[in-house]
Amino acid sequence: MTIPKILSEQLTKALHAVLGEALPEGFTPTVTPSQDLRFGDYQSNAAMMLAKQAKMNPRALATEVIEKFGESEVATLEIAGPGFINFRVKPEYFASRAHAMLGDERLGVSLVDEPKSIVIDFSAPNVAKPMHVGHIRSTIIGDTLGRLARFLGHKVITDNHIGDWGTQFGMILWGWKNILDQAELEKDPIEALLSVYKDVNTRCKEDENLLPLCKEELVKLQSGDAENLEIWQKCIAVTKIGLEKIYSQLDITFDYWLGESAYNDALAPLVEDLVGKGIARESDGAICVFSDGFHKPQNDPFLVQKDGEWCAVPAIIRKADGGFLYATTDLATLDYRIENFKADAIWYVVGAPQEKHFKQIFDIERMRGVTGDFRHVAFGSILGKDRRPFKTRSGDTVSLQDVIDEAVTRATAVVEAKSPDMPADEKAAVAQAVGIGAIKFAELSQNRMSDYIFDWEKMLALTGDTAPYLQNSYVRVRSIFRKIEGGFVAPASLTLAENAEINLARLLVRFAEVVPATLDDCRPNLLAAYLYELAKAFHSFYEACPVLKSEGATRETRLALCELTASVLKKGMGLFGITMPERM
RNA sequence: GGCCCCGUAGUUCAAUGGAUAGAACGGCCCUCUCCUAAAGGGCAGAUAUGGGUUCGAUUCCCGUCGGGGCUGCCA
Repeated sequence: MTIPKILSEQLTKALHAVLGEALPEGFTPTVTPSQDLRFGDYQSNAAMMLAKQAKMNPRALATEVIEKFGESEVATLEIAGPGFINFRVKPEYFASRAHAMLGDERLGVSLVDEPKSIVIDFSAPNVAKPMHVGHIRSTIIGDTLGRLARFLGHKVITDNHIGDWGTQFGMILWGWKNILDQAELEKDPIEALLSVYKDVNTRCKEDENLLPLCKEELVKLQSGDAENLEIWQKCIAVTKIGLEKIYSQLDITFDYWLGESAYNDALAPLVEDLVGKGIARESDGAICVFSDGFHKPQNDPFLVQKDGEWCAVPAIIRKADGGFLYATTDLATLDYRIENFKADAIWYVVGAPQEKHFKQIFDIERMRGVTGDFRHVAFGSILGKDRRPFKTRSGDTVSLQDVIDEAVTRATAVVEAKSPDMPADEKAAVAQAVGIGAIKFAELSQNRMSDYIFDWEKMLALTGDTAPYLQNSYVRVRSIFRKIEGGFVAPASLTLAENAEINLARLLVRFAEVVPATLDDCRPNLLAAYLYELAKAFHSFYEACPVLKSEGATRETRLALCELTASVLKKGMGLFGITMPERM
């Protein structure tokens, strides 16, 4: 049990002793880490919340509560300000909690009480288009959520729902047959496909006769034309090879790659079913789902106000020409995941602009009586310095591969400068860990809902609040352990004396609180901020408290703190998919 | 027009309704005969605006100004 939980339970008893029946049923006082150490380690505002209805002065109530709370092995209590109850955790208690983490692979983090089957839908690039910088967020956040959920004991299914059946294939098929350079295709398939796609795209804008020809190719594909199917499969194959290369550099894997095409046969029956149940109906030739009036108009994803009137904005599930859409595929995918993966939860790591789409999808599931923990884990946009969607000077999007290459190149230069004597293969591995780590950590330390401005210098920075800063604390620990004989041996107990030691122990113990909180809100930046704080505390400790030169119990304690810091940093960064090198 | 998100230091970002709003980069000072200076210590610097709710508001509510997104047959 985490420290805030223990304190909250003890506090509840004290509150009950003071207030008796006046304590509201089910009231659980919140105990949160104090922002400022002058106010202790944890604090509660329960007295201030309860004072009014108990008709008591908050400070008087807090005083009585503290009296009833009595002696605790965990912390000493004091009243402060308008009625805060501050908890100052006893160093011996931090020491015993930290000591308990020493042999514990989970480092104090409990498994969840009720494990769920969670499908995480993320990354999802389109076929025949290389991933660009915009895919960073979904890919990295989604991967992290999967790792977090698994660590906490959930069954996780990661699914890359690639765009392998979209209308872009009309253009690609026409381009393949008419303008594709075969030599180019063999040299760099993805580049070749992309340039074909871009070429046809511009031609379509110039020549209005072209688009119908592309659509014809698409219809042929969708009705099972052998030649087009073969081209389509080749496109998917080469795209996958290119994608796998990036995923492997990022150390990201998927349990499934069920693209849009996998649900092709389910679409027509799904639409029929929805029509049969009266949820969908024909409108202007299309099949649509309209509002069923369940929500207030302001909250209804199927309504929008125009000129003072609430107008219908249906989800179209079949076009007038008989074609199916995004919403149709998503509904079919959801069905499949519930049926085949027994999913209790489906989390979509997709940009914020699609919020309405998911509200509609989830609402249609409600109409069908399908329930589950369906979440749109939304994130903000990546913008350029002009606050417009991020593009290069020539107007192209920046490819993810270029960002990765640049990151590794920069890291290589620093490794070369800092550790010229390191073997070449280790240099390469360190540069990879540092460069990729920098990208991931830059992404994950951001609040996911905020738009952010893409900046090479910031994303690839190697000093400050960055992955290499954390990697460096780990490296410093490892260097210490290389210098002692026989490696680390856990002592019988820890004795915390210096402020730097106590502070480090305080943070180490908090790992158990931070990891579950990070998954609860799907907010990796909480864990990132914690890990940075921990690394910072370690660097301060490292400067203030010599380890190898100390002796006896002091040395044992300091070595244990080093060991725990390394373990927590490695585990925590591992949850981000970031590698910790032994040297750098 | 309506709905959603956003506006915090020179810049880029933090902050479950809590106390003196945290960092990083940049700027200015220190610290390597000491376990990796990819580090540590210090200085200067910010909640767009007007109301409201509250013991307490960057956070919640209403208005104004400014930016972005969405708003029936793309994904």
